[in-house]
Amino acid sequence: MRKDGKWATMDDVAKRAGVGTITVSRALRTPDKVSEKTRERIFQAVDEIGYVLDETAGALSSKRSRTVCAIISTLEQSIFSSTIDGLTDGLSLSGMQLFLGTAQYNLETEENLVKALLGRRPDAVILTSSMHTPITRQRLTASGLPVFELWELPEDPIYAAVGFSNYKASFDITKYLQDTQRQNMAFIRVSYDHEKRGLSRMHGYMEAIAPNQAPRLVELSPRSGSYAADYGAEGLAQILTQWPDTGAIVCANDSIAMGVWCEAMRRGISIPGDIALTGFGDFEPASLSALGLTTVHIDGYKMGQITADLINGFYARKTHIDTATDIGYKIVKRYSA
Amino acid sequence: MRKDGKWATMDDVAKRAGVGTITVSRALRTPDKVSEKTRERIFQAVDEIGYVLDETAGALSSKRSRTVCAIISTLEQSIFSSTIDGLTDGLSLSGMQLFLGTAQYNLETEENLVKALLGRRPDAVILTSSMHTPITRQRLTASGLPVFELWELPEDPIYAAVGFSNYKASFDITKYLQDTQRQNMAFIRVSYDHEKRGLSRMHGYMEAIAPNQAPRLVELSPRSGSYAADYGAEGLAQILTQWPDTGAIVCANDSIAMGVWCEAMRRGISIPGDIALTGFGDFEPASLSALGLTTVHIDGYKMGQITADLINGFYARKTHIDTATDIGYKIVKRYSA
DNA sequence: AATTTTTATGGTATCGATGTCATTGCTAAT
DNA sequence: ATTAGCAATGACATCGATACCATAAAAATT
Repeated sequence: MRKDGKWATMDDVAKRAGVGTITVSRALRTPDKVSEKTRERIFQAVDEIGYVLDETAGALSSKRSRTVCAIISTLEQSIFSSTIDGLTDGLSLSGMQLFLGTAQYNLETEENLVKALLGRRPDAVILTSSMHTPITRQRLTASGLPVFELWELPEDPIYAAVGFSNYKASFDITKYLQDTQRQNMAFIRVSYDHEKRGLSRMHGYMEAIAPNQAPRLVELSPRSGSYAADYGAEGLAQILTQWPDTGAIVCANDSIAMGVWCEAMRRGISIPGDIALTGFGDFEPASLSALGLTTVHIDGYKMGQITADLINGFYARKTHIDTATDIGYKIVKRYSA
Repeated sequence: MRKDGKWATMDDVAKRAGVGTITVSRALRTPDKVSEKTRERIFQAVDEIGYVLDETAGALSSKRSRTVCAIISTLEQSIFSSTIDGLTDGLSLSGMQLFLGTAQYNLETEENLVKALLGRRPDAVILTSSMHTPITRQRLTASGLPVFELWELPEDPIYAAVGFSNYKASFDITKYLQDTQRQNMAFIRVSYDHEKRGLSRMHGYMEAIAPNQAPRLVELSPRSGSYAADYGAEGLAQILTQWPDTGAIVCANDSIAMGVWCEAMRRGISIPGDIALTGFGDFEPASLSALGLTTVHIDGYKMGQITADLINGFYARKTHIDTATDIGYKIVKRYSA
């Protein structure tokens, strides 16, 4: 800022350093295109004035906003937290910033949000869901922007996906349970309408259980005001009454598993003694010091970083981007199974 | 977008609707300043073309970016998730969007981030910490922007604060423990250098315990790679060896409490039978279905919403903003104490 | 009927940085 | 020695919307 209450401009810096405006721009954006002497003079002027480059103006003239929009379902359940952390860290490497919007697992909200955020003329768009309204898809496709769908690998990505196979991961952990000679496995999930991940995980479980055994599915409808753990507790209760001889429970996510775990404690059921338990996601409370939950570990931070790298690469080298990047997963064996 | 791969402009819409460019701007920004007939004609043209207003250009000419920058310590521990959710929801009411940056509890990162985000010419800045380098403070003050510090009520806010007294909340919950006739209370926290909240909570505990009793403080240094629960487990271990007759443990946050809770389970210590336990924050796993942790509930979502309202009000009516907004807290009594 | 006020609209300059093209001076190649 | 090539710098138009001022028409006031 300068004295009169307005932001300083590049012209102010240029005058003080005795150079042209454009040279200041170069010194800040592409320092090696300016001789060392001028560069230092400019930097000094910048510091003295306390100049901060105006990216809103830069965006307009360069048609690059150095901005990425991320639309995530919700931050609440902390699933996407580390992904966002990875994204912001990765993007900051190239001076890009993240616009954040939350769609609350609502397709209409997402539709409006996409429109609003497209107005920011982002250089890329990130979505943590693969289900969208036709209009949303159309708008995103028409924008010509690189669009990244995260946390799964949809068959028909809008542009590209960075994720992993929820199906295979769930299949694998169910198979692992089977290898520990567990009988009669059940599965719990909360059936959000617009969320494919839980469904994929359920299919993985169904494919993995012995073909001669009928799947034991508990699909709970989301209720507002309920925490994830509530569903776990409720799920266990249902399983216990419907199928008392259940020997293992596969949960669609860690929060549900935690609910099961705690409810089991209260009922005096031993985990893994009486019932083996697995989760999905490896959130913090699943750690050894806490629950010791056997689960599927997803490196959310890395997923964010990789996406950021792809975006950086896209603009730096205009390289082709794979439609699908599989970041894999890891079965983490702890105490619960 | 129009055919040649470029974004449509307001002029395109104006031509199609047979009006001046400025009228299109008015129809979109201040619809009631345009007659209903023209407005509808314009909206139709907008839909036909698929026009999306360019906010980067709007920001430059109006000097209002309709953007808010939030710098949070980290998303990882999910403490701030609901606050961010509340913020984005509240801001979307007035078409504002949120820029997100994560400072990883590092003051230098914060300093750079503030500079980078100031380049976006936000209309407000939000910080989830009250400790900053002198340069950060100076930059923010010089910017003349409304700056909001969240989750505490610092004595010398840069501009305004929206939060609650960590001290009083911790004092209250310790007093509550005392009322349940618990003897020999200990306190656990992780001592991050740049985090005042934990310290305030510790002071609250110290003030609340019986004056004739020496405080039993466990202050753990943060180690990279450790989860919050690890500190809880470690804290309990330390307390058990140092002060075996401890009857209650006050934790600086829920994650630590969870670590204590689980470690106690493993050691066969009954909670609350042998030791009463309290947390701070009321994160999801503290709920009744899960841990049933007695803790301090903070309405993070509301905190975000209120901040958004303050920002909206600031620009709508240029009203004065209180330097401190206390959103309070609530002691939630559950099973653990 | 004459006037003031209000409503609806448009023309033009402007916001602040950057793309494009031009210029200068110097080094390297022939 | 001459030309080509490159490095360093600058002038000017431009990006797309909005602020500001102006104007015409309609409504309200006297």
